[in-house]
Amino acid sequence: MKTSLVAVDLHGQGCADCAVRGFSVCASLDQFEMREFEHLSRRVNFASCETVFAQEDTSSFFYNLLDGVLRLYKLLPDGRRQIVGFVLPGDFVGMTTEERHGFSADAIGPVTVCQFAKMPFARFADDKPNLLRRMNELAVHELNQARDHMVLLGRRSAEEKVATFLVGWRDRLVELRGPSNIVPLPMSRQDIADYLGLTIETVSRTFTKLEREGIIAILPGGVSLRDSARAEALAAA
Amino acid sequence: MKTSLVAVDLHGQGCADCAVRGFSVCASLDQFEMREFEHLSRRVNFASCETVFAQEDTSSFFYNLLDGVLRLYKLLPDGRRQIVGFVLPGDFVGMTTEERHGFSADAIGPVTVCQFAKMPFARFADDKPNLLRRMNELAVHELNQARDHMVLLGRRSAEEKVATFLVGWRDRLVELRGPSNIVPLPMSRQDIADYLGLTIETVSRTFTKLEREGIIAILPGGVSLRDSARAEALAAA
DNA sequence: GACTTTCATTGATCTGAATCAAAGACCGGT
DNA sequence: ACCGGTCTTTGATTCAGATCAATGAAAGTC
Repeated sequence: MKTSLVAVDLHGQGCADCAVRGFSVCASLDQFEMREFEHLSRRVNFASCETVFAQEDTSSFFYNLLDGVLRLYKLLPDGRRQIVGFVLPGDFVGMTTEERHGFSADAIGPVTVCQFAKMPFARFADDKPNLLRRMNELAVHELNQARDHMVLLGRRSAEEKVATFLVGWRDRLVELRGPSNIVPLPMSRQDIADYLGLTIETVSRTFTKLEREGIIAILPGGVSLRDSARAEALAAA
Repeated sequence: MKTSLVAVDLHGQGCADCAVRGFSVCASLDQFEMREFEHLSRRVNFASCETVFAQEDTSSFFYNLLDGVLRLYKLLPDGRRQIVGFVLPGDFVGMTTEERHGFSADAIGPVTVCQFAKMPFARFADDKPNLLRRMNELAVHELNQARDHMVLLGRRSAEEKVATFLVGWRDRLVELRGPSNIVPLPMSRQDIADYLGLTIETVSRTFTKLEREGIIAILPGGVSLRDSARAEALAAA
C-alpha cells in the first residue's frame, strides 16, 4: 500500500547480463537498439508489500519485472478486491495508452523492476516494428489469459478454481525455473481468494479437501502436486 | 453453431465508403496504404446464429465487424459456456499470433464482417508502425475491458452485474449511434447470463427486480433505463 | 387461426460458498 | 523462550444464487 521511500535506484547495469534479456520484450531488439534502450531504463527495487503503481496513478512508467512477484489488482469503492494477475520475472506491466493505470501493482516479497518512462519508450518504439510486434504478441497473450480467467471466475466451482490456479502457477514456474511438482506460493491465502473470486475460508477449506483427496500436500510456503494428473483433470474439465 | 453455406462473398466495395472506416483499425491508414489494404479484405455475410469461427479453428483470418453483433465465448468440455465479449461494428476480432483462436464467435442476428487472411495482413502490417501502434492500442483497450469484467465476475452481486452490463452496453451503443436511454438487447437472456456468470433465471429475476425498483422498464427486444443515475450507482459501487 | 417450438418469467426448494466465530500455527522482536 | 501480532484452519450457520418445475408469452409454420 505504501510507496517506496527506500527504493534503491541503480542505472541498468547493462541489459546484456540481464536475467530476463532472452524472453522479455527486449528479446526483439538487436544489439544496436539494445544499446539505446539501456539508457531508457533504470532498475528500481521495492520491498515486500510496497506499491509499484496504483490504480489512480498517471501511467507515466512501464515496468519489466526482473526479480520477485507482483500482484495486480483492482479495488471497488467499498474495498472489495479482485486480483487480475500475478506477475513473474520477464513479464511486462503497465503498458497502456490510457491516462491512468486502472489497476494497482504491489510487491509480494522484495522485487526488482526495470522501469521505463512512457514517453521516451513510445518514441523509441515508434519506428521499430519488431518491438511493436513483440508488444502486440504480449498483449494478445495476456488477453487470452484474461479470457481464460473469465471462464474460471464465471463458470467454475471452488475446487476447480483452486486446482486450475495451482496447475497454472506451477506451469509458469516450470517455464521459468524448470520442472518440479513443488509449487511455492509466495502470495497469501487472501491473495489467492481475491484472484479466484472466493473467500479466504473457502480457499483454505479447498486446500484441505485437495490434500485429503491426495491431490496435493500442503507445505510451508507452498504445496506439492502429489497427483498432478488429477489436478490437471480438475483444471481442464 | 453451424457454419455458413449461404454466406455471400463480395469483394470489399471500397473502404472509402465503409461504415466503419473512421474509427476501426483502418483509421490509422493513409490514402495509399488504404488502397493496398482494400485488396487484402473481403466482405462476408453471416446469418443469425452462424459461426464466424470456432474455438478449435486454426486462426487463419481476422475480422473487422461492419454490421450486426457477435458473441465471443468459450466452452468447457462439459458444455458450460462463458461469453467473453460482445462485438459491435468497428471492433476488430480474432487477432492472435497463436495457432488457434481459443474462443468461438457467432452471429447474433445477421452480420457483415470484413475478413482478412492472417498471413497477408501480417506482411502488410509488418512495416507500418502506425497500424501496429493502433493494433496495440486496441489490444490494450480490450485487455482493460477484460480486467474490468474479471472484477464483475469475481466480486459483484447479481444486481450489480446486470446493472453494470446494461449501463456498459448502453454506453457502447451511445458511442456508436448517439445518445438514448432505450437499450436494445439483441442477445438472449441466456447470453446475458453466460456473460455475467449467472443463470438465466437469476438474470430474469434481476431484470424484474430492477423494473420493480423503477430503474429500468422491460421492453420487447430491450430495456429502457428509466433511472440511469441509480443504474450507474449500482454499476460503479 | 390453431399448433409447435423456443424463450422468458415466476415459484418452490436446495446447496455451494459466504459469513460469523473461534482456535491454532507461525512469525518477528526482544 | 516468551509475547503480540498476523495469517490459516476449522466449525456452525446463513444466504444468494442455482436448480428443479411449471406457466406464460412470442414467433414461426402449416
